[in-house]
Amino acid sequence: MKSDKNLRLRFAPSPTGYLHIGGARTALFNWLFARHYQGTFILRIEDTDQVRSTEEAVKVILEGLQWLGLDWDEGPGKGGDYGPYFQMQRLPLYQEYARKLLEENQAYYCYCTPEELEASRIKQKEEGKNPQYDRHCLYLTEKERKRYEAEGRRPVVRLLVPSKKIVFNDLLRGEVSFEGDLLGDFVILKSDGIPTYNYAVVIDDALMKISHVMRGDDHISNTPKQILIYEALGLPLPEFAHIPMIMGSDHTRLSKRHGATSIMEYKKMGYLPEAVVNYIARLGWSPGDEREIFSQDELIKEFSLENISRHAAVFDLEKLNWLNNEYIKRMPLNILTEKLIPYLQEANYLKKGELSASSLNWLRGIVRLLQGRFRNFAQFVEFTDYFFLDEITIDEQLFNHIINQEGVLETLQTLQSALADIKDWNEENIENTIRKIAADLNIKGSQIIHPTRVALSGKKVGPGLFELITALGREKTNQRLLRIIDRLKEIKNS
RNA sequence: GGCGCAAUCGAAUAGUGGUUAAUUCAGCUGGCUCUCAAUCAGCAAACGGGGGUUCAAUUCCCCCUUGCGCCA
Repeated sequence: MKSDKNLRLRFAPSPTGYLHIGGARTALFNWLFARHYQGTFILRIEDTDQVRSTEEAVKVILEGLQWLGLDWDEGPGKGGDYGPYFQMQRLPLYQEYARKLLEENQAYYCYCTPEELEASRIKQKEEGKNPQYDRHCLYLTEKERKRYEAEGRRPVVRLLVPSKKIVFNDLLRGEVSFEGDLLGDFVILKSDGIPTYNYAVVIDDALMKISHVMRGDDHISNTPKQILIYEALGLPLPEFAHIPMIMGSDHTRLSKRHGATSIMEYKKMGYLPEAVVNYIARLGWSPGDEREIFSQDELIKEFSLENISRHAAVFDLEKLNWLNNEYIKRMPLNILTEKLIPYLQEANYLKKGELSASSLNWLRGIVRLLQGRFRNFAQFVEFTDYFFLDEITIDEQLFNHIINQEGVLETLQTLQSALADIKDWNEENIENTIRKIAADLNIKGSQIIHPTRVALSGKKVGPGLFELITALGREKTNQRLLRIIDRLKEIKNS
């Protein structure tokens, strides 16, 4: 693995909501690239949207990154030599560089009101032109400026955009070019002294010595503006790499309509962070061969820009499910059990606090029966409720279809008394007992197994019945059988 | 509307100037089995369209289309 310790990558989210799948993937790619070359991974919070930014969102984003295992070398909670790492704490910096641009006449104050701007825009449209700022304020006299100030107008700062072609090299796409003429003199500093996105990002990336700007390809169109700012400031350009976005199944931008989009929702549903990382890494990137499963170390080792695809990818929950199941299957039983406990506690199936050795042992037995049969922890909780609940409910349809059938009452009665006679409650004895009943009654094993499974678990699918009964225990088995037998008797007599 | 980016099975990706265009997920069929899952064996499934360049294009170039994005 090559090493370049001067490489500095960053992830710069806006704390206006949770960490979503797309952001997480951008963070992951930056992180992988930094780690691959033993560079530095920086986290910067772009909180200049004062209306939408919240403390809570910052917290949630940090949590999301931590959960995924994406640690940062500089940033919130870490410090670093290039801070502060919150944009709102960097306001003087943006203002200082804006002053410099103003002095050099590379930028100018603009006093136009939104109404005036809109009027100009409409006029240009009518003339069949592409509307852009008309430079009304570029050549303001001192007198005019004073008059605007006296009116109480607070100016914005606009960059004086040169008329030229802007070309940059994208590491993934090659040469990309834009006409500077089309940009217009865009605003870099708003009237309240807050920088615009394109301006702040350049100041920060430059001052933080970011070597590679890797971000979603929705930023390609912002890049020429940023390049103009770098050039006006005389700052060196970073490398750019625009990675493809992640779309929903209908090829539109990922949103709530597509299901869970927040990383933390995946935690809540009981996906393993290593599976999520593996999945999103593989979304838009491939190792060049046919491997699908990668540990974080392998990802770091294998990751390279050349193998990132250029077209948008569609998020596919089914494949994540498969991967998560693969990770679950490979996980040692005791670790899997440990991880499941909080989910069972959350559902009130287990008491909070330490488990006794015997109940931990019992729980492990249950996990062993289900390992590989569920795709996320929420599903485990759902699939195993009958082990934890005192009373189960059986769906009406299931009851009628599987239990309320000819001969089942007699079968279950026989089973109930035979099981009650078992001395050693173990799988072998239980299986022998049930097989014998089937033989005695001259029915197929399935004819006794299916109704019994529903009677005991309320479900028609699950682990093998003999194992299920063993784990469920003598008492609950007996109670549930008696209850069903009563119910069937009532139906018979009515 | 202007500008930009993209285009291989339903999804994610391999791949090549001449190939039976591959793998994984999902789907389907069958084996195993008390169900489900797992697993095994099989099946189906793609180079968006049109022009070039070339002996030969899915691959290189151009246009169109479509999708997505940024700005308005």
